[in-house]
Amino acid sequence: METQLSPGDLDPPIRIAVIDDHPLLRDGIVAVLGTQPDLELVGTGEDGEAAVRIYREQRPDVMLLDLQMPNVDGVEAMTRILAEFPEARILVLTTYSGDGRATQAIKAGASGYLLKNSLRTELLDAIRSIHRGGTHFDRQVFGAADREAKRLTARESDVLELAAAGNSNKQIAARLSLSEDTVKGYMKAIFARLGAMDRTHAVAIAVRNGLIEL
Amino acid sequence: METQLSPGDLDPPIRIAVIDDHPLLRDGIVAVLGTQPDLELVGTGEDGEAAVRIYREQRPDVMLLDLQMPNVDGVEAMTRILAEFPEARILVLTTYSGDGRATQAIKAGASGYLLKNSLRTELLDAIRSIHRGGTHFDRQVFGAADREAKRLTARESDVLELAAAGNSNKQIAARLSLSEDTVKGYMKAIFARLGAMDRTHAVAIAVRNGLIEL
DNA sequence: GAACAATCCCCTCTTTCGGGGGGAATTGCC
DNA sequence: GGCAATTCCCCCCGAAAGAGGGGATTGTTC
Repeated sequence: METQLSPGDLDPPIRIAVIDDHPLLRDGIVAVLGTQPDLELVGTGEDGEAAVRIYREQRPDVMLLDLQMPNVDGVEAMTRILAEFPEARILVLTTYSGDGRATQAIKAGASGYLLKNSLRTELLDAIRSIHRGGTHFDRQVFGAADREAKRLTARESDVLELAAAGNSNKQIAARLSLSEDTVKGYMKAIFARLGAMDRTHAVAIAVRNGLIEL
Repeated sequence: METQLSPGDLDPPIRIAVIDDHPLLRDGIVAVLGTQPDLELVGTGEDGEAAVRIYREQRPDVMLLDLQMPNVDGVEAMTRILAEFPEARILVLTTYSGDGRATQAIKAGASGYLLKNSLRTELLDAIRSIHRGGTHFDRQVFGAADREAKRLTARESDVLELAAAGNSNKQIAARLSLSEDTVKGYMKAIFARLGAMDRTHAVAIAVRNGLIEL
């Protein structure tokens, strides 16, 4: 591949890796990328481990990374990659507009955030924007602006998960070896964080935001 | 080795329509179909209305249909199509292995059920199997076997959704113009159906089984 | 027309929840 | 060092929830 040939449109292609655990969706993205002459696919994978390995081997210009994956998840993989390659440019993909991990992903250093139900033009815009050194954060994900607060501490998650399983505060206290009052304290903190009316509402919000496992 | 007319294939291609609200996934499926000479794409759409319209216009041999879609959802679209074309062969796609609508879809007359994280070979097998008049039901979707019982009536869903939104029984009663006691009666029925300990547990179970919208 | 599911209503009783206060130890970070 | 966040604990109290009964009315299905 020659160098000095052209300005503008004959730049070297943007090298891209795609990590997602859904084969069909992965193929869809690959198909979209294939229609663009300025984009080159250099690797695909289906979990966080593959993401790290592929990044090391290929050093893609942009990595598309799903958040919800088996084994090593997206946030973890991204953290590892950025620790090793701080210049890495990662575009995070997710299914839910209210995914609680969005904030984590941003803090971990993602260059962009895109919903999976985006149009192909949005995907392409996001890739090129990020490659140019910009960012691309889907409005739907952060439009609400109150997403920041929707995060739970490990202990709060424990409490809320047990509540979701049908335990009373007393039972939760017994299970976690706490006093019932302490559990109540956590519940109060959870309501405040999530803006929930009661424990039932809190579980609904937490599930919608991917904060607890059912 | 070949018969008379067509330069290549013996049988006419299987005509397929793809309905899914995620453009990227849709493109992925289309891309997979494009690699198979015996399959022909005759239409795509992103909601239940489009599904019905495309079925009427194209009469595809097999329709791939997502369950969770805006406006008219998958089950509703399928019901309408099958009412008009009882011979229609529909392969239902879904994201979650525990989707409660799976049962509804089967009852409504789906010819097959497939998880979105299937491999492309599974998708192709399912399409061909269904076209031959067979069925294809992903084991992961129906493994649990106790899904049957996990169903709510329309009114129960209304009540539980309002509960999930943080409403008290009194508030739910006001919203639905019922007495508080009636709402309590529904809650009792919901607990019994779902095997839930309390309203919080019920919401968690209902969400996991795709019985309510958050 | 009997059986059934779904829908709706009413009562009492005890437990639980959640709001309102408060404090205190530990950690990490600037 | 200071300071914020996290984790943990305690009090009171009114309102809500849930368990236990009891019904009635529609439909549909067999």
